[in-house]
Amino acid sequence: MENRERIWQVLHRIPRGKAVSYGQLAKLAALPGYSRFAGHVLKNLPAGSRLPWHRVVRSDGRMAFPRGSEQYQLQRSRLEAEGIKFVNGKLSLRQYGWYPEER
DNA sequence: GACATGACCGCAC
DNA sequence: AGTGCGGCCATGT
Repeated sequence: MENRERIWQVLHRIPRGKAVSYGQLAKLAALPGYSRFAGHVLKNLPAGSRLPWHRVVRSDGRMAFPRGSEQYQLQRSRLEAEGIKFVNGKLSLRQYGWYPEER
């Protein structure tokens, strides 16, 4: 199967209220080091796909989009709607991170 | 094939 | 705490 499909699969099973970094997403898809590629995949998701792309943020807890942009607002509102709180424009992956193999 | 470009990451300053 | 740099992988020119 193609690498992008592996990304889609993992993305699809990220629970509500949880989030992962691009690097984690790639790693969970058995593609360590493919963080940059993960971003590429999210950028070109099939039109109309129902995948929770908003649950993916950068490793430092900030979002990939510039503050104030449309996408930024959309992603943030969706995350907050799931109970995720932002502090100084960033969320705590330590608190909301999804790590299936741990805990 | 050589560069440039990204929804990135980690670590060094 | 912010910035820079090298490394990373697929795509586009």
